[in-house]
Amino acid sequence: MNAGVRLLESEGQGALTIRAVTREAGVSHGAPRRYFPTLSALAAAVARVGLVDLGLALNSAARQAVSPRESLDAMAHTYVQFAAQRPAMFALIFRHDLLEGSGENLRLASRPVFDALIDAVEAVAPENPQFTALRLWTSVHGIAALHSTRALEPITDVSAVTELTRRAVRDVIADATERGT
Amino acid sequence: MNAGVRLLESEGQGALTIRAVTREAGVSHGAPRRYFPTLSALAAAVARVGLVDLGLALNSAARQAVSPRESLDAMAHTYVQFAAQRPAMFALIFRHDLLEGSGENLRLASRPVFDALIDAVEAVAPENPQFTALRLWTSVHGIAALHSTRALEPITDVSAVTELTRRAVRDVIADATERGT
DNA sequence: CACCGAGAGTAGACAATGTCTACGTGCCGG
DNA sequence: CCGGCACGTAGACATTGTCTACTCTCGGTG
Repeated sequence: MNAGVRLLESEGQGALTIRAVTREAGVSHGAPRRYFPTLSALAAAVARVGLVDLGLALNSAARQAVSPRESLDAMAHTYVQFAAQRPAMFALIFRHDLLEGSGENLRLASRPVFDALIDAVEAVAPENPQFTALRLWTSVHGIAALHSTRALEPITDVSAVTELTRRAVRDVIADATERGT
Repeated sequence: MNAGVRLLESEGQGALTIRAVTREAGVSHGAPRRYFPTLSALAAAVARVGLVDLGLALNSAARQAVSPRESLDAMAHTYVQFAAQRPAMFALIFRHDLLEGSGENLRLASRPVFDALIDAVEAVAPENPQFTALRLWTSVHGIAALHSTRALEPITDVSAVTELTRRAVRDVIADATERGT
């Protein structure tokens, strides 16, 4: 398991193979079979670890902020930073087939993270916090996803990504509060 | 090539293998080697086709709109719809390793699409259109990416995605114009 | 007209991988 | 003591990406 995370982060998404993981862990290639019957299951388990990491990072960032409003900013920047620093893990978490296959587990693991976001949003914009949280998540996720694949590189630089994130949060919150009032 | 696109769309991302494509095309497994020396190269070529398709769809949507403002809305909805209807292709286009490997070609192919967006934005919010276009793209991309992987399903339904898209465009444009004035 | 050379496809080989199956092996409860 | 059982091992097999040697087939040149 830890071997899987290590491999994914050091060698990239394509290096996450059963046999490489078992080699790294020093066991035979059939060992994980009882726990993870298939490669998808193993990948989903690694993705779960990443999801927990992301949740912890978001929580930690939110707690260090002095106001709910700053919590949202901190969470957004942490999300983008996570995607930029661990692109393989970020991509794995949102991989299409994993969400379909053993999606239940991944969805359940992501639920508390999203709930924490809803709570933080509610403290700032009480009107329909779930929808506002969705708007925040999708906006920031777009920045994170495109930045993590370096798709933005030929167009802009890193500092603009920070500004992009800040503005995204500001706008969604601004719109939500002024409509709520 | 066409065989590659067919396979990707019908069987999913994992089915895009050299040998499956050559079987589909009725040639031997070594045939594509001269044009696409590696699997990544073949995948990048398929992704290029998808990128062209996306560009055409966006252009067509923009042209059918009666005003620049409606063009932006139409492009956004088309983008989200493309991701939802062809999730494997959408994911392939933005795949991490492809952008790194033969990224030059993919980046060059995506450039005119983004330039068209900048033009459309400029007609609505002349102030710093590139930054506004970036904000639009990232916001809508987040919705498209999460929706295409069905990550939003347990939280919301399809109609909310449309509303999400509409609001995202409205807000970015509203903010850009009121700041520009 | 004969030839030959380059572009294009074929076929076999090889290592690596996912998955299946049969087989050890040590440990704990009765 | 010993029998089952959780856990790991090892071999096999089909499939895949990639490499290499080889055919084939025209179009231009002597």
